[in-house]
Amino acid sequence: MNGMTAAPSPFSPADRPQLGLRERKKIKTREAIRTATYALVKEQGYDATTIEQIAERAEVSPSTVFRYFPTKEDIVLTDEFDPLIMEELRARPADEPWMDTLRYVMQKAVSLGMKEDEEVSRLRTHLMVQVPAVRSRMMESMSVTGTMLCEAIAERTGRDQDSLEVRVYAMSIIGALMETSLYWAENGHRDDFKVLLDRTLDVLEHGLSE
Amino acid sequence: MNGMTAAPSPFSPADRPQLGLRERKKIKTREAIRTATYALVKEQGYDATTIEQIAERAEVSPSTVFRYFPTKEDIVLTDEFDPLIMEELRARPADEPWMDTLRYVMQKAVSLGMKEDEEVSRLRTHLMVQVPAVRSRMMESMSVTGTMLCEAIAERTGRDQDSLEVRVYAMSIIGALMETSLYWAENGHRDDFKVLLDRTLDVLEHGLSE
DNA sequence: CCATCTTTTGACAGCTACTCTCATTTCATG
DNA sequence: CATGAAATGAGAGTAGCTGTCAAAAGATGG
Repeated sequence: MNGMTAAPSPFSPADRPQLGLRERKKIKTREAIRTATYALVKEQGYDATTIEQIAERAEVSPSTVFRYFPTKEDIVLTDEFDPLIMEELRARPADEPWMDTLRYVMQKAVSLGMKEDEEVSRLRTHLMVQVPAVRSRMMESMSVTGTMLCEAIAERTGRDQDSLEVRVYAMSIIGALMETSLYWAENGHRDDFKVLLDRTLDVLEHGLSE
Repeated sequence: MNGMTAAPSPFSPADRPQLGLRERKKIKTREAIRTATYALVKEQGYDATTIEQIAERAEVSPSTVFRYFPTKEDIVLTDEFDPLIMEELRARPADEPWMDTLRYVMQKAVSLGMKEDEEVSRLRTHLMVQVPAVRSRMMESMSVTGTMLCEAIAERTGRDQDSLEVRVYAMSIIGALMETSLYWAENGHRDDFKVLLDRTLDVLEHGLSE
């Protein structure tokens, strides 16, 4: 009816024939819901898009939409980079200066996120700026990333991952990255995100004292 | 019926007889709604407390509740410290080291917030930990504080307040403060918040380098 | 003190995100 | 193909939130 199910993706179900039909269908449904949502949001805006519409276009029932995503914001936002980032962090040599590690891993995470679908990245950050609910949800998920960062930092520095110091340090990084995304989106995605990221890490490293 | 309207507050309407009856009633209603909410939340928890219950106890209609607070979370969270903080920031001598200024102002803001009502501070931070919606809303309001911080930093350093560097720096501070509150609440408010604040500012100043 | 104008309020209807339950369908397995 | 498990859809229900409109309460001028 709408060709949505043929939407290409780096992880299309066809790539994993080892999975049962059930699993493959689930992945397909998930993708259909997300694709439908992106399309509708681009057409009408986030608030004007209802779950019912999404369900209709994705050719599932509204119940199913909620079975796949806990909230409407999650449909737009959910990604699964955290484990990947964690893996990269661990893969870096232990004697590498921490800031270099951070720089490297963040750059890599960004290029990964962009590759998946540049346009989606833009839509996401755009929504972050425009829709308070989405921004909030984004911050939520960032704080999850934060606890993960704590873990990595603790491993590297031998500190307690639950110590105030580690947690504060991690969250200041998260806050900084968050703001960088907002800045990028607010300025119409004109800048090269990687350059912004570099500047951000400079501030984190040396403070504002240029 | 419940003595709510007699709730003491540093800014009770009786203190400002210069205001018309209309204005005084508005302030009273606002306080009644908030007090009713705090009480109900303490009794039943946040989620179990409905707007209808709040309205009933505050002796207003549900419509009125929404006229005073845009969302349920706002009833619990809204405070008006930002302008005060801003004022304090400006009042510090321009040649004082920035970190000293920050330290002083934050300490002052905290003691101000505590004085108003220590128990409310605890309930608030407790809800921040327990209720995702409240935490999100809190982060939202923190980002407002963030743009205010940008202004102050820009004034002090002569930089552009919309520059990436200033915004990133401000948000890293906000993130850090946020996490400090969470830490405090998660650990059952056992620590002295001022001490935590000092440790946080140390991390911001010197990084994690012990 | 009364009449008039304005602000505030309450009642009500309506929308939508989200939850829960249960019967039906769809896939997996021996 | 039969049996069991998982996924789905339908429907009812809750609650946050919006908007409208008429009634009530405070402000104002004569």
